[in-house]
Amino acid sequence: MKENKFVAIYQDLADKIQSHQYPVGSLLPSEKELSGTYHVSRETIRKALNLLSQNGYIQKVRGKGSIILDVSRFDFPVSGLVSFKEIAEASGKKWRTNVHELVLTEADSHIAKQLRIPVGTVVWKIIRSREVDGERIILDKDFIRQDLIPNLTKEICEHSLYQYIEQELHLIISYSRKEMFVSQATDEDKLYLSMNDFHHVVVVNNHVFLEDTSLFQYTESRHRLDKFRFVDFARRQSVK
Amino acid sequence: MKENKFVAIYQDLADKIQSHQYPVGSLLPSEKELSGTYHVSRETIRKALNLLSQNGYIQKVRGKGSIILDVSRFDFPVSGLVSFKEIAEASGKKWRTNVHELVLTEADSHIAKQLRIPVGTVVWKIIRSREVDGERIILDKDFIRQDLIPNLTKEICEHSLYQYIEQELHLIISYSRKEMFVSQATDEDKLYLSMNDFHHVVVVNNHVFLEDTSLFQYTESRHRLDKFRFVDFARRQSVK
DNA sequence: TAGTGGTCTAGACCACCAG
DNA sequence: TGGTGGTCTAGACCACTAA
Repeated sequence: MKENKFVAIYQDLADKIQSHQYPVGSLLPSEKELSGTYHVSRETIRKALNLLSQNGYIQKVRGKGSIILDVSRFDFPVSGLVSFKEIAEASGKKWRTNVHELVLTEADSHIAKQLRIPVGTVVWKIIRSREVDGERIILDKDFIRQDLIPNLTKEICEHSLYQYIEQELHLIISYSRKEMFVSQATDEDKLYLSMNDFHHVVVVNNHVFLEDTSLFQYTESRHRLDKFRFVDFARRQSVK
Repeated sequence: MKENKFVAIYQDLADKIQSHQYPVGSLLPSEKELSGTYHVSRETIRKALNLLSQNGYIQKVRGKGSIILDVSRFDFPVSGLVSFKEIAEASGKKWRTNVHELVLTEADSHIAKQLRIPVGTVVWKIIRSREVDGERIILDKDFIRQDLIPNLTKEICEHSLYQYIEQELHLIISYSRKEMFVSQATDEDKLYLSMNDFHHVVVVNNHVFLEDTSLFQYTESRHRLDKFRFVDFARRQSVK
């Protein structure tokens, strides 16, 4: 019972929408009515509804009500800040991570710039390939600040880095910035990936920040062209 | 003075952060202090701060305060629901839209499914190429419900479709869902794009919804590999 | 006109962080 | 311990929608 009221209400309503207790296209009960049902103030209901709206469950229309959206259309929210493990398990496919390299190394000028640390600082360098249904389709090169994450093992990198950081170290991963583009495949790509006949890879560069805004991880993720897929759900900013 | 208080405060604070009146890494005044300065309640300040947080200006830390982030790092927010015109003008490059086709046509099964309308319904079909610095790098195939957008001209498609829809028709574009992947280049791509030696394109399929949740536009956007770039700023979901 | 969501208020209690 | 942000309340007024 430690959970926030508005989160609990959000989850309750989200479940009801997903199980079609509220049909697609119909209206949610009004905020006033919901505040009665859940015995909370209207502002608390509004927080729950904002979560539903942000996550694509409802569309709020002034003067009318909250329309139930077809959430089944938005199958896999690959977008956002989600670990490979979380995506892979949600997809239901067989997956596996191979750790090719896990070393402490001195940051060169490129890595130092990306992690915003002095050149020569000791950082973790991890090279992993991601296997889905028996094919190596992603090559991840991670650089992690050793002062923030002192100890790493092959097991942690194979299993789930984020789970270790959040559940063992109790650090809070807060936000990230991804940049995507297409690049020529390198010899390294051909070494670690099942490249077949492809000459390009999709590169996803990712900066990941902790709650105190420190930049702790920089990842260069190289995806085989034919297996790359990214989904983005966006609301139009009226502001600014 | 019609503007909401919290939006006005958001913009004021965002300006001050961008002009470094609040240095990167320092703390914003406390919510209590700000509510005094702006003569509003604390909840109103909190709405403004939430906007700042969502847009990457600050990071809120409980018990501590709101840390100013380095917003200049997030140069081009190409992510989200933004029209080509808005992106192109923000980049400062010379751009141009060529309208190759603008016709009313009956939806085939593919388009009918994408727009969730019956097969045979009359829809707008628009084929446009986007030129940046003299090269045709994007091919846009738009399908638009004619019952929602009755009149379209070549000029509107060349200039800005979204501006017409929002400012002339007073419809509110609300949210979209993008899906990205890489595909073989077609003959059509080679006809309309300056393809040079590339054999693949990045495809961005986009469903765009109005405020009343009607799906009014489906776009297949085909980007030349070497010119594709996408930036995504994401906060980690603690919820769910 | 009645009902809806959008904004705003003044106050309360809590968990967390730093000195 | 004092200050911070996170949650929650009960009420108010407004703009918008639909009948």
